[in-house]
Amino acid sequence: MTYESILTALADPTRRMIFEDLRKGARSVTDLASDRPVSRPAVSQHLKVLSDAGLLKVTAQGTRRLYAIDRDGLAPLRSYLDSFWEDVLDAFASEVSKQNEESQND
Amino acid sequence: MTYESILTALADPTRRMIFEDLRKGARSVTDLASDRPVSRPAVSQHLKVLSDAGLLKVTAQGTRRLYAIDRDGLAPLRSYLDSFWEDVLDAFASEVSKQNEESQND
DNA sequence: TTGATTCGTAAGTCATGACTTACAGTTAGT
DNA sequence: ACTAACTGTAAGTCATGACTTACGAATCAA
Repeated sequence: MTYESILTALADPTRRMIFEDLRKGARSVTDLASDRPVSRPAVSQHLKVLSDAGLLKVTAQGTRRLYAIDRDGLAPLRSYLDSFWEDVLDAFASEVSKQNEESQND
Repeated sequence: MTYESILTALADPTRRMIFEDLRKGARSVTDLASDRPVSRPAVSQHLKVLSDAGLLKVTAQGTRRLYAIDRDGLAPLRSYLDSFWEDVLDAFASEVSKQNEESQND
């Protein structure tokens, strides 16, 4: 939900691999674990972190659980980056105006 | 430089606080450490991580070093998010077309 | 019901990294 | 040259979290 949890979720390399595997479409836990050199419970724990961050959506299918990327999951992080961009521009503008005042006092 | 290093850099709470403090403008190491409940060396180490990730630019000023946000630093992470958005859309489109094929076979 | 899959979680191990103190280097002022 | 102020780094401690194995729950087929 928050950009903090998204950053924490995507900071781990293994979690990023899993997340990027889901680019191609929904997959099950065992399926995801078969590719990587980690155990199935490890994948399950990573999926929980990604889900809690709002990055995944789950659909039960018999005994299997299909995990897929939630299209709106990355939105909070994107907004965070955007807000930063604006603040930096503001700081830059105030710096310019300050230098203008200083040059006037010469 | 890479989105991986940016994610790692921004994942730590203390590092995020430091980074967000720099929104208002450039500050020195001692200045940044005076606000937070961490030692000055800790801040210095965090600044190194942020700098290595390309998020900061440094300007020497006497014995002091002024750290400021690099405006282009977040660009790789932004591109990463954008590429993800496109991939998810592609997967969604292929899923739609697959369902169309299945409905045709009914 | 029994067995086979698939999955989540509890418990425990171990490595990573965030923090501290101590030390060394650099610059400005007297 | 000496002192003071500011900083970076080395070394060591400690907590967090990523991983394992073991176990229990849920679903489907026989």
